[in-house]
Amino acid sequence: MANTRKLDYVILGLLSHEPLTGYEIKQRIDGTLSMFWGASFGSIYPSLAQLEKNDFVNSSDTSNTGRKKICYSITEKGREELKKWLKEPVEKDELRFETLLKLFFGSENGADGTLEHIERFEEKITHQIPYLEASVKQLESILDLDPAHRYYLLTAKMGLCTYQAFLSWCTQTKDILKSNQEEQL
Amino acid sequence: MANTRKLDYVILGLLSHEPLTGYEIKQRIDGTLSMFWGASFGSIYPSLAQLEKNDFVNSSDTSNTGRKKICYSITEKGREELKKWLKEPVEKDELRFETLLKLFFGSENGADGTLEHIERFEEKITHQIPYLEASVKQLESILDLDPAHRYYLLTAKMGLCTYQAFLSWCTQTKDILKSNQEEQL
DNA sequence: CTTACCATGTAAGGCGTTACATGATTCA
DNA sequence: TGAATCATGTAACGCCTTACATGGTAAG
Repeated sequence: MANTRKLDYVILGLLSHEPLTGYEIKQRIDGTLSMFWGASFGSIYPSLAQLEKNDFVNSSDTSNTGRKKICYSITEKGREELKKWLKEPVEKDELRFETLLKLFFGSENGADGTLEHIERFEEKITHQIPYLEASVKQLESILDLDPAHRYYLLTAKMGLCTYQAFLSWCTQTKDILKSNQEEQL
Repeated sequence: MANTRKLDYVILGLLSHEPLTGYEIKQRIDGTLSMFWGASFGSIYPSLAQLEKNDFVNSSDTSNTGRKKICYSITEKGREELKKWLKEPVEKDELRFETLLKLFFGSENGADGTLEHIERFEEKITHQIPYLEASVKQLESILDLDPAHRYYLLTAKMGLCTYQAFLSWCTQTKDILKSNQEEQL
């Protein structure tokens, strides 16, 4: 099949847990997966159509009273495809941080401007941490309800661990940049 | 200008420090920036052509004896464009970790398969750390040679800090997965 | 003499976003 | 009644990678 499009597997993965509509898939991606994956409606619906054509998912129209609603479920064939992919080695882990780009070229922007970027970054991270902590706690409390919860928990912990490292780096970096500023005075 | 293509700024940033050929730009990206940015020749050369058309860079043919070689320098206009962009707020910091995807859907793959992914991830990180450490040390030793070095150092430290956090998460996660395996026996 | 590296460039095609188009329902 | 949310889908367009095409140079 040589499928290089990861979104197909993201959707298959989400459907392996429960049937969902395209709209709900978007919500899951924006909620739980947002830390390490993203997708827009403009790619989700076409992917879903492709997946159905390949019999990896099937759809049932659950529209009620005029409101269009299509719920997708994973098929046996789809589950096999997902498992096959999960066994394959990871191809790419990518980190694209514009903040780091602006930091790297910081000498063209000065300590002040760079400091601002760090502070905005810190703010974003600080804002996310409570959600991750809540997620970890919640998952720990329902660990045995579903085997999947253990894996969700490991992922959430990775997020927390990473964000905490970012935060301590921010603190360090801010101090260094501030002392650089003072030298300049 | 509404330039959404970040690669243009990456190139401008690199050229703000020293004149480079397209080939050397690729080397810089693959070397120093690889942790948080990537680009292929197929995007670098067209970007360079565009940049020159906009008078953000100019080229000088430094071919010697038949070997084609074009060296690009940033113009004043290009430097202004770079500075303008550096002052703008960051639009997106993106992390796309297939490893986390495969971990998240781990219940479809089992503890064994998931453990393998973590181990491969750990290996990659472990392999990178000495390079980052060397980079940090080297930059610390030549800190005053160029104002840019201070910013390069901050970036390298971010890499180190992040990778160390990943590593400690790997250790934790492996233990949890292994104890999950034993429960299953 | 052949492999690896230096060096530039183009073409095809995939992936994905934004914007648009449409319409129902819920809540204040 | 108007805003927010639910819900699906398409079209235009941009970005990027891979593969291809071409040829020089250095080292073993």
